[in-house]
Amino acid sequence: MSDELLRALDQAGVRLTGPRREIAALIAKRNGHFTAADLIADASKRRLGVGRATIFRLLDLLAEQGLVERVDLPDGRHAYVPCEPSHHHHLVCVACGAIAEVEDCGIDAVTAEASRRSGFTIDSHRLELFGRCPNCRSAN
Amino acid sequence: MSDELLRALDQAGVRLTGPRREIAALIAKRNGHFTAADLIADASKRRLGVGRATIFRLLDLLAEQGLVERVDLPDGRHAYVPCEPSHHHHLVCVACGAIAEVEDCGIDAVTAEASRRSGFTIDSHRLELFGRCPNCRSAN
DNA sequence: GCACACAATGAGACCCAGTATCAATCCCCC
DNA sequence: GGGGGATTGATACTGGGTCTCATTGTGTGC
Repeated sequence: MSDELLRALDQAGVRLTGPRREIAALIAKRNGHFTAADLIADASKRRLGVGRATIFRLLDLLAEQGLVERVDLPDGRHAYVPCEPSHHHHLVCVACGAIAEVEDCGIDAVTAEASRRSGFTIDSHRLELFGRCPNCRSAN
Repeated sequence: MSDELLRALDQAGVRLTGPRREIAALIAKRNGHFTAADLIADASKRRLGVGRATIFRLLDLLAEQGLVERVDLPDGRHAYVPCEPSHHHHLVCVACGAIAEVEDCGIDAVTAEASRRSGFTIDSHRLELFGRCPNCRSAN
């Protein structure tokens, strides 16, 4: 579960402290996206005694390593999703919060076209897709 | 300059009050993106006496009318860009902040492909492209 | 196995963007 | 010109996130 996260952190030369293990476990226990506030609530509910700052710090670390990514929900809030370090994009289920990853599926052509039309060079992009996952679709 | 914004607001049945005219002028005077904080600073620098709340309220109104759009910069900050009401995406110059709009250029194919692979239905998406505008590219 | 240098921690103060409240004011329609 | 409802600004508040700093814990070299 959380082993994967921990292993990746270890390999990146990050110290594996108690609080970090606990937070990693909380993250692993969630599926789909979560907010920093979710983790903070989880932690306090279980009286883990980890501070807010520690949670934000770990999230930063994980984001740096590409193990977690920040997505901006349609309502403007921020959430994090655990994910593979390779480049990809996220599908977010607006009903239940489930996340799917999609590898590049033709976006390069889009950026190339946009670049051609505008004269900009494009360094990076952000693509987020919002909809309903198969479960929520059939449940409705 | 700001006439366009004001005209559009007027047509939407929004009252054209003094503060709104002034804020519209501030927006028109900027080119490229700006943050709410920028406008607030502008307003206070010129001692316009418009309150923070009024600025946020007008931005909401403009966003509702599609005259302005919120983009999330790569560093996580929020900015607004004045734009046409039709659906489109933004190219943001990370050097000078200039903005270009690109109409749909193949993104539908991407969302369709992502939908096919994941089983999600896709309601909406967000695409932002970051790079350098022609000016900044040659200036470097 | 131990000690040590230094990274990491948690508590709390702090900051900033954005929102809510509410009495006073201003627009627009008649 | 008058009236009613929308708008305004001051201010308090909220919530996410950062900073500080004394204390604690970790991995490394021995």
